[in-house]
Amino acid sequence: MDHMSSNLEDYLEVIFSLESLHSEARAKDIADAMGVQRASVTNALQKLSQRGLINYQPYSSVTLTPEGFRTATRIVHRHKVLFDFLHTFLQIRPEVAEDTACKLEHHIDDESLETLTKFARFIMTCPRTGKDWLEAFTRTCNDRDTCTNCS
Amino acid sequence: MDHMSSNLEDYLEVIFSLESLHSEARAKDIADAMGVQRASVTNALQKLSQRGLINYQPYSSVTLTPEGFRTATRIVHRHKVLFDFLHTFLQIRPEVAEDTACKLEHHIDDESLETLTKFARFIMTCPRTGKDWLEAFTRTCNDRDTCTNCS
DNA sequence: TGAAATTTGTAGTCTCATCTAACAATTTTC
DNA sequence: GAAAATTGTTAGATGAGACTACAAATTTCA
Repeated sequence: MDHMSSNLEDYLEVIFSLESLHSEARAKDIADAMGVQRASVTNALQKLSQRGLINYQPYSSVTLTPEGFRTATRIVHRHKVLFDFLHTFLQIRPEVAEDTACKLEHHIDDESLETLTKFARFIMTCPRTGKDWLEAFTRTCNDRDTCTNCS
Repeated sequence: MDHMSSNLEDYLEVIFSLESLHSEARAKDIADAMGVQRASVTNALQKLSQRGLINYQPYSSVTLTPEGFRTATRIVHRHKVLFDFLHTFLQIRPEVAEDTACKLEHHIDDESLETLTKFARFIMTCPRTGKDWLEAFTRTCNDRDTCTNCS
């Protein structure tokens, strides 16, 4: 009963985001953001409420509990790390990176996520990798598949 | 009706693997490999058969159709790229990397996967990144969080 | 050969997440 | 402040995917 489905994680993330933007999350907006019917939202809100992650009174807007806030923050963090890696490092178009981060965030383990962060920091920080390594990588991607940066 | 669920992808992958090992996949072995009941396997086999991905006669063992083989190969490739990145680059323990690759493989987009391959090749090939960058990265991960490799 | 053991398939049920349709409550508008 | 529009809820259906329990087919081997 303690495991969060990918689906509920998505709902929580959307609520977090709406609450940040408008300081409240209305069911209609959640439905729009998720691209589902309002009835599905009601269903999800009941489940999140049962788990003590949101404050939910029918006919009033939703807010996160402290516990819900912690959980949401964790998910958003995973999303951000993945998005940054895909977009900034791999230079995937932002819409695609956004979309993929949104899916991967539910499945990557903590150890890999943590290491991904360290990896990014290492590559960006250590002079040994060359300070314009990113540019070099881009050239490699675009021009040909073999490295010609060091000629 | 043309979209493959993560679940069916997993079944196909297991069949591919069993067929490679024993030149046939029996329902029992699929169930064991997937950690599910046989009834679930029967169900999945019927669906895969409907899609023309496997040759399936009740009470005889399963083989991949050419189409099924192509699909399975694609999934296995995704798995391998992700596993290699997690294990060889990020140095995640093999069991964890295996497990995570198995989940991510269903959700990463083609562009990101392709770029991940190029990225790995680039980093490993280009001297500019330093030929023992991996060792340096390991040190950074283990010792401290800031780069001290270039002192 | 034929009974026991093993393997496979079927039926029925459960949970999750979605949908539509009908209804109820709340806001907006005039 | 009542009619209209918006928003939220309930009820019932569907489709995956899993389970248990039972039935059928196939193998094994005495």
